[in-house]
Amino acid sequence: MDERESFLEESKTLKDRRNKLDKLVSEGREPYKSKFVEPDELAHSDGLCKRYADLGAGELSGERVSVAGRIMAIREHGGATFFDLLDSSGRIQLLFRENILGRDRYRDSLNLDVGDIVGVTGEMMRSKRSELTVSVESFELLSKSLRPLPEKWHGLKDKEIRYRQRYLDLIMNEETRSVFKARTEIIKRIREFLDERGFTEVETPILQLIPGGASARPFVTHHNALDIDLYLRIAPELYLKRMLVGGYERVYELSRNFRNEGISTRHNPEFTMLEVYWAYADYSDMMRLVREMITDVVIYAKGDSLIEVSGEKIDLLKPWEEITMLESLSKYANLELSIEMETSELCMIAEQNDILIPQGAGPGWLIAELYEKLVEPKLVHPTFVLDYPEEISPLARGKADSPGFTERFEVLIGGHEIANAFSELADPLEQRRRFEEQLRKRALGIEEAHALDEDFLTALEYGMPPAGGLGLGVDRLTMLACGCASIRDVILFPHMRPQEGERRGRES
RNA sequence: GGGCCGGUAGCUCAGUUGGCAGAGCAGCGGACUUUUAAUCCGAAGGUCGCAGGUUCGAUUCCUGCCCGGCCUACCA
Repeated sequence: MDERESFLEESKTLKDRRNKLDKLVSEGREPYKSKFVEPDELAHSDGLCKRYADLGAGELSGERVSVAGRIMAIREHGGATFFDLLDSSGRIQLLFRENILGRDRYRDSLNLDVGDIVGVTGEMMRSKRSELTVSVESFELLSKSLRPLPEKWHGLKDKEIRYRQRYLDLIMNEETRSVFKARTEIIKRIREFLDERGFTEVETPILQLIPGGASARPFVTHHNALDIDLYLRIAPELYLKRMLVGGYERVYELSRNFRNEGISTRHNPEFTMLEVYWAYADYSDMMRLVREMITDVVIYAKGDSLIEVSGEKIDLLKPWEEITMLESLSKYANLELSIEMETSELCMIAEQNDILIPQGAGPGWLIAELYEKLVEPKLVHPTFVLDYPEEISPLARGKADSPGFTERFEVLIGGHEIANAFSELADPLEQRRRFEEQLRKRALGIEEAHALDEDFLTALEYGMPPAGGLGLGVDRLTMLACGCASIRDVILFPHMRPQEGERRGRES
């Protein structure tokens, strides 16, 4: 049996395509060509639109171009046929005519299908109905498509297919293409923004012996040669701080992080986080930096400073609010709390608000939990929430004038955490005490508590300069900029439960 | 993990108070040399998510399972 036969099933549409393919092969025509013209000689639809903007309806340009792409529509009119061609820059119309191509080649062109990838050469013209068109003089089938594309008018709507077969989503939905274009622009602009300010991009380990820098459960893997378990990083933080010890003053990493936790509209097991460390700066410097960066990046990617979150319009150029966590609880939840309150009293308030209290929860944890539940969703306009409890901030510098709190803030936009930053804790003895506190939580069964990283403490003992650090969720920033409700809309290949058959394919 | 909603032709969707499964588009055959959701004529196309149960008969009712979406909980 021909090996090409084994993978396509019985559907009639698929059989028709297979028959066309077989016919091409039997006639000695290669349905998968190696090359059309020199790639640099290919014109693109957006460039042609600009170049021939002045061409009038019905006019010929007298100039020859070559374009290549996927056939998206075919409109046949006897001796003339229109095709819509999609390339990476957009769409352009092709016109195939029998009197230009000759009878045989014109007949060949009618065997092309929607979905096929073709290269054509011809004269640029504008049709009577004012559509910029390539009047095809020669063409080649470059890749035969064996599967029908989704419907041309309604497109591809099924979210499951859009996520599982993103290539189809990209072919069919201009909106999807523009979201991922924006994502690329955002990441590019983040680099430019930081590079312009003297920051250096580095790459630190993804495989870590001790997964540190955040509170989360890690993925575990195994190194065979060393015969040790390693963890996929949950954050690059502790390595970037080692860079500060090593003498880097401004450093950042665009870090793919992995967290072995739930999947939701705001959580993907792997996600992209920017982390920035700035020596001799503190959290107030980081506030300025992150506000400027978010505003700059969104304007660059989107063209303006206006974003929309669940129907609410937000102008990033308007002043951002600043409020401490305790003040916010007073203002938005009418709760007057303090870190000196008895744990039992705070527990009672938490329980009244349907918060499940784990063993070992102290006042700081309870206050932060109440804040997250009662205040966060209300912070739609960009807001800096300042002064997080030390209990939930084991890597942040304590706040001198308010014991129990740290010099830490988060940026809330549209009710979601976009960034998290603090003045870094540089004191190795205090850091050890904080780690030991985390170990006590671990002993109580809280898996997400930080692990003690002895090598990191050693680095701190050599001396780390005072510094501000920042983490920013790149996926969430993209969601904000593009108005996407789900993180899956901004990740090219979001994680999905495998379908029946996917595993089998992998094992065979 | 819990709740709600969904899975019917390649795609977008109807439908069956339990009795031969429907449309549009795509595809196939035909007509048509400036259309752009082209138009016109013709013939096709289905494991109704999967597995059980009830029934003379299940795509429809019941149970379980799989997959997805939204909300919710944990987390960023």
